[in-house]
Amino acid sequence: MARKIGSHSKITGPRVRQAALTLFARHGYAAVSMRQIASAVGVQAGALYNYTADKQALLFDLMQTHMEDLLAALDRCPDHGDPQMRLETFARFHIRYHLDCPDLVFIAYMELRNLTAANFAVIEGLRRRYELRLQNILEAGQKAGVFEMPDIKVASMAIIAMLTGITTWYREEGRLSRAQVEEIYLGMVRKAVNA
Amino acid sequence: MARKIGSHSKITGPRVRQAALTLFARHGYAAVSMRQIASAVGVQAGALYNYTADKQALLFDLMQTHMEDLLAALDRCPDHGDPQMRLETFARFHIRYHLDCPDLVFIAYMELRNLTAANFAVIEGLRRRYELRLQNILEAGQKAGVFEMPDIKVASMAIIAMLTGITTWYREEGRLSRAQVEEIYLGMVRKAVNA
DNA sequence: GTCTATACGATGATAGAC
DNA sequence: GTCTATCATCGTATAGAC
Repeated sequence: MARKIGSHSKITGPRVRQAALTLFARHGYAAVSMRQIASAVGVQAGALYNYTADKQALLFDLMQTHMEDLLAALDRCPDHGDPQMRLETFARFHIRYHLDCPDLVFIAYMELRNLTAANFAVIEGLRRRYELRLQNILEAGQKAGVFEMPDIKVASMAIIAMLTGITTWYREEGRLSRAQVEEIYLGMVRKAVNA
Repeated sequence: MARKIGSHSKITGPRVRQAALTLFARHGYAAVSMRQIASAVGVQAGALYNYTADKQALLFDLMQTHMEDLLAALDRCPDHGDPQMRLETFARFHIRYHLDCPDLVFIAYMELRNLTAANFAVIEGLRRRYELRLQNILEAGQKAGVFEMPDIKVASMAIIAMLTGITTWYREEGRLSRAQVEEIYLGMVRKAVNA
């Protein structure tokens, strides 16, 4: 079990982020100590500072990377032009992406208040951009006469809250499969905008 | 400014809980110290332990009282028998109650992981009872043929998530009044179950 | 790059004076 | 019922050996 000498930064760096992710999601940012993270990685607390400026940067990196990945993945989805198809694509994407990385989603939502003001502004901006993607779809559908809703912004927030809520109760071993859940929620999304 | 001699427990007790509520909601349970709470109340940290066994009990009391008040208030709503009316009553109640005490709602949702296992079980039980109230309404409506949905439990979770989500964006000084928001969401709830 | 050692303040909680 | 004083522990972060 002799420890290799030399550079481990390519390996240890990601492991630090992974350990922080898991621990932050489980216990919350403020409740997790650098010593705990170090212990999960198998190094001493001091060694962590080779990979992050401080604890705050660790949290911010996780959240920023997550939000940017989310936006990039959404933009990689095919755009069929038809608002109804675009809404379906958005809903399916949102559900799948959120079920795929529940820890990141959880942190991105729960730990906003533990960000510094400057970091918070960055994450909030990314979140706005994501919400705007859905609002654009709803607007296009309303103009085309295929959606009908009293308020686009409210509808977008309601849809996102509804879909994201899946992560609070869905269990992989549960009664329903992902595909089933996806269909049920897609139906509710369609009905919400009278599609 | 002479401090009154004698019992202040009737006054200080609630002030301790109020300070804890505000601070926990703003910064999170783990990030708030007993000294901060004491400072907000205007006493020394040691004095807090006349009103709570420890920090955990402070959190648990807030959450338990909130959930029990929520259930009791819901049960005080009139029951018109008709499932459509019952659903409307539930939705309006949920929106109003949650907008009335956003701090308690926020804590009850965000601080679940900071509860001990035993305390968590109690709160989780109360939450289940609340969700069951909505499920009962949906079931009655489905049996009466006035609601139609693929899955009652999923529909209940989706509706609750959607409604609770209002607290994340609603601002008293914002573009929409409470009444407007209530009507918009009520419409979406009805459509979600084909009422 | 990781270790040990350490700085130094903050933490939850208690004891005893008043 | 509140204070002051205190305990033991833990917090983040750094310095220097290897």
